[in-house]
Order: sequence, then C-alpha cells, then structure tokens
Amino acid sequence: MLTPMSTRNRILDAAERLMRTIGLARTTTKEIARAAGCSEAALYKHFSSKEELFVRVLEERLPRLGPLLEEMVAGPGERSVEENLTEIARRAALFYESSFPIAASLYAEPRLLKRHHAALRELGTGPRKPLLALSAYLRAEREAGRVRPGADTDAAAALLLGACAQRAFLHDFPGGERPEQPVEEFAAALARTVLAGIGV
Amino acid sequence: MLTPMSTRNRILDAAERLMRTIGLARTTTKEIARAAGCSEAALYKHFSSKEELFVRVLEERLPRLGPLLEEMVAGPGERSVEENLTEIARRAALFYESSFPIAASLYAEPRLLKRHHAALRELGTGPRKPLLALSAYLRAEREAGRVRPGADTDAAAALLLGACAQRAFLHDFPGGERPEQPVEEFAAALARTVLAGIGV
DNA sequence: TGTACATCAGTGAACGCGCGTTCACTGATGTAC
DNA sequence: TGTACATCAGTGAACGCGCGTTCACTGATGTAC
Repeated sequence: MLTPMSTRNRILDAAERLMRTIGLARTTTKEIARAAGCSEAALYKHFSSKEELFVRVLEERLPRLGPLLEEMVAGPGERSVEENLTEIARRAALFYESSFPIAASLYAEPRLLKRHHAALRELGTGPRKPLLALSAYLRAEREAGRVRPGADTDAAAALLLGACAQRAFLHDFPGGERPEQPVEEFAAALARTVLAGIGV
Repeated sequence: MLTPMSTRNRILDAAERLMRTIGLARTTTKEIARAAGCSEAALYKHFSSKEELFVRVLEERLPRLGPLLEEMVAGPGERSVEENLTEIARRAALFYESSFPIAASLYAEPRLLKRHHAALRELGTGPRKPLLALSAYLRAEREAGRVRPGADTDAAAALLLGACAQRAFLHDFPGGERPEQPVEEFAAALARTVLAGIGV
C-alpha cells in the first residue's frame, strides 16, 4: 500500500516543486518525469493529461486558508480581539506566501485557472472564502461588544487579508534588497493598526 | 511620422490585449501577428525576440501607480486625510485592476519576471514604490498632526494598498456570482476604516 | 510444489504538431544626376 | 523630367526544436489448478 501509491505522489510532489521553482511555463512533462524519477509515459498511467495533473496538484498539494480560519474563529473566545487578529494575519501571511506564486501563475493559462476554480467550487471553497469567514468573525465580535458598533467588517477583512496577500506577492518578486520584516511583527502591526485606526 | 510607427504600435497593442484576454501562455507570435494585421516576420523587424517584445509591452503599455501617487501626495493639502485616502484607494484599485492579471501571469515565467523587474529598476520604480510613497505621505500627515502620533504608517499603507491589490486579484478570478461593490464605495470604506479603526 | 496464464506499473522510442525564428525576396519610396 | 540605384518595411515559406502524447513492449507479482 506504500509503494503502489508512491509514484503518483512523487509525480505530484515533483510537479508542485517545479511549478514553485522554475514556473508553470517551464514545468514540462520531461522535467516532471526527471524530477519524479520515472518515465514521461508513467505520467499518463496516473493522469489523463498534463492539464489534469496540474489540476490535481492544485487540489491535493496547495494548502487552504478557509478551514484554518473557521477553526480559529469557532474556538473559545478567551483571547483578545487583537490577539486573534494577529494570529489570523500571521497564518494568512504564511498561507499566501506558500500558495501565491502558483496561484498567480495560473493567470497565464486562463483555461487552467477556470478548471481550478471549478474544482474549488466543487469543494465549497475559493479565494473569497477567507474574506467572508473573517468578516463573519468580526461581526460576531461586534455583537459581543468587542468591536466598535459602526465598524465595517467587510472593509476590515479586506484590509487585513489584502495586506497579507500583497506581502506574499512582493515576497516572491525578485527584488534584491529586502529588509523583510518578520511575519510576526508584520501581523502584529496590522492587527494593532486595523483596531486602533490612524486618525486623530 | 504616423504610418511608420503604427506597425510597431499595433504589435504592442495586440500583444498587450492578448496577454490580458487569452493569457501569457497562449499569446504566440502567430496570434500577435494575426491580431496586429502583419506577418510574424514583421515582429522581428521591430523586436529582437518574443521575450523582448513582452518586456516592451510591460514597459510601454502597463500604467504606473508610483507617479500618480507622488503627484497626489505632493499636491496642496486642502483636502482632508480621509478624502485623500479615498482618492488614493480608488486610483490604486483601478490601477491594480488593469495591471494585475498581467503582472500575476509573469510568475509563470520567472525569467520574464526577472527581466521585467530589472527594467523597472532601471526606471527607478517597482511594485514596492507605491507602498513607500503612501507611507511617506502618511508620515507627513502625522507630522502635520492630522494622523495619530503613534500611528504605524507602514502598516496603514500595507493595509490600504493590499486591499486594493487583492480586490484586483479576485476581480479577475473566474468566479460567477460577483455582487462587486463599486470601486468608489470600496475605496471610501477602506479609508474610513483605516482611519477610525474597528476597536472599541 | 510446479506450471500456465492474467494483471499491471512502468519503459524507450517514436509520433505529429505548433512554436519561435530565419531566409531570400518584393514593392514602394527616396535620392542623385 | 527621366533614369539608375539605395533604402527599407514588410512578406511567404520554410526551418529545427521541444513539446505533449502514444505505442508496443517488459518484467515482476498474483492466481488457478
């Protein structure tokens, strides 16, 4: 039960690693096979086409943020809103860091992007889910009186998660000089700022 | 002086349109030539290679946010901080909307991404510039007493622009049901929230 | 236990196709005298 | 003004290459009797 699965797994791992390192366009069947230590023909024993292989990589290898968030949000509210937001931002930043380069490269192949989206939809998830979950959490806190009555929870969610996503985008941009604030500091600063605001 | 330039311009326009619509991967020399109404060979009269053509498209056809921001920020401060932030968010959202799909697709071809980055650098710009410019503006407002003394201007800039960038990312995601808040409302909500904060 | 056959993961070599690129050429426009 | 030549944007057809995919095959493992 270990060996018969392992070729398929090695193929998926190799494909994901290549997508991340040399980019979607250069991730050819030849390269995948070489990295997985099998023949190109073997790919077709496990996947009906290269496109299907990619879709499986996206489905089976990319992490998801939604569940993580929902779990956090559902937990007992013993921690402060600021602590919760910091932890959410920290996790979101790490999540986007690991999935963003690949997600971004899908825009080069709209057909693949579309298939991926259809697959996500089937799973009841998608890139808007985290926004909705975070906004729901903030609404709950608002009703509990731990968030200001008039607060726009959609806007707050967009601010917090948007900043984390953009950080990932820039993180993988080839720019040399990166002071690169540690993710914990970054997350804490976002949470603090979104709570306190910057107005006088 | 009009006709001799027009083929080159038609090629650049066609390439940009195709990158936006059918994606970087499917934007072949054949397709570009067809869309520009010339032969494939003509492409090589104006550009030394397909990659150079792409680099030129990125350089000459994609808008830039930095200058826009700097101009806004340098303007006379007769408007309130909230009005300024709303206008900045609005423009940033529109900017990212138009450049994000193409920028994202570059992650599929790291070599092209690297060349693009080098070209941006030469121009003294890059994707981190808007963040720096906005943060500088907020520092100025802080010193003018129109922003809270302890405010973290880097965090605030990351929040505001990150939300706009992520909106663009989602905008082009093929998801069907999009209530899609108008950009003006979105921008105003962000500015209001980042100023007031959501904490009690 | 030994033999005959079935199954199945995986392979090496080839396939056709579409890609980016180049080549020898054309026809229009400009220039010298 | 007419003639001879230079320049130059643009072309049609071909090129070689690397891609995704398929094919006939192998060798190991399982199964029936």
